[in-house]
Amino acid sequence: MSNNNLIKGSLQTIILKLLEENDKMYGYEITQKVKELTAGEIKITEGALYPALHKLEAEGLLTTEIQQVDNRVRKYYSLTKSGKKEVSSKLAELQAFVENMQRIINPGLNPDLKF
Amino acid sequence: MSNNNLIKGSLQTIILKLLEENDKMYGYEITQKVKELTAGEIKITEGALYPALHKLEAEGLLTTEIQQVDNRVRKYYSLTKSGKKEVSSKLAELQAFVENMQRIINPGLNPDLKF
DNA sequence: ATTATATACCTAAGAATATTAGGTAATAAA
DNA sequence: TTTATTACCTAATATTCTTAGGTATATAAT
Repeated sequence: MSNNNLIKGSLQTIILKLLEENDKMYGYEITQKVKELTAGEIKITEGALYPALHKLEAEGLLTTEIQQVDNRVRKYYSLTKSGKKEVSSKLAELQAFVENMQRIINPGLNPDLKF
Repeated sequence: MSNNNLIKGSLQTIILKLLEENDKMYGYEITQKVKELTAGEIKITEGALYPALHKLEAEGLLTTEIQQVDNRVRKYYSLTKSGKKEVSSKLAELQAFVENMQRIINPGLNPDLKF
């Protein structure tokens, strides 16, 4: 990623969630989508993204399919069945994390907060 | 930390914020406070905590003072002047992180969300 | 014509941060 | 007397990231 050094561990969540919504994406597309959605605040570096994609594929959460566009190769990723299950799990973890940080930082406030 | 694998990078923020509220804490106390505030969901491991405290001290954000309680030694940490400044900076980073994750996960929703 | 920017994939070295698994030592409870 | 709690610590390993490269095509700018 970049700049924001809090984001360790959330890259997988981002990838899985985007693929849930978009069905089929290639690496470069993911970096652009995240930049767009966060107004340039989060820039996923390729040195983080590609190893993460390869790991998720190796774990059986993603499958790939190569497409030829003009003379360029695109590697499209999509969720497997277990990948789809993992999305909700990761989102629940993220929500729990945020709620716990709220409890630590604003003790006695914000009883609920949803993604 | 423990269990929740999203929390990479937030330990410093937790430490600094707790010291802002409590003025003076020792390591073990911090682990217990976090466990209490999060109903046992976040357990800070000592292997993460002590190196983090030492690093913050080396960076000049914390100072220490040893106290003898019974026959035991307690090492109290408190914020330095630059440590106090760093608290708001870390909290702003955390808020930005959460807002950006909201934008990615709930595009078009939740325009604001405060800590 | 050439250089820079964008698209599109990738890896390797190093830093940062965490987990796991120890060690030391006192006190208090079973 | 053994276990649990308090209280500090470190070292090996794992994970995840940044930084800094490399390859290659297409397109826009000088």
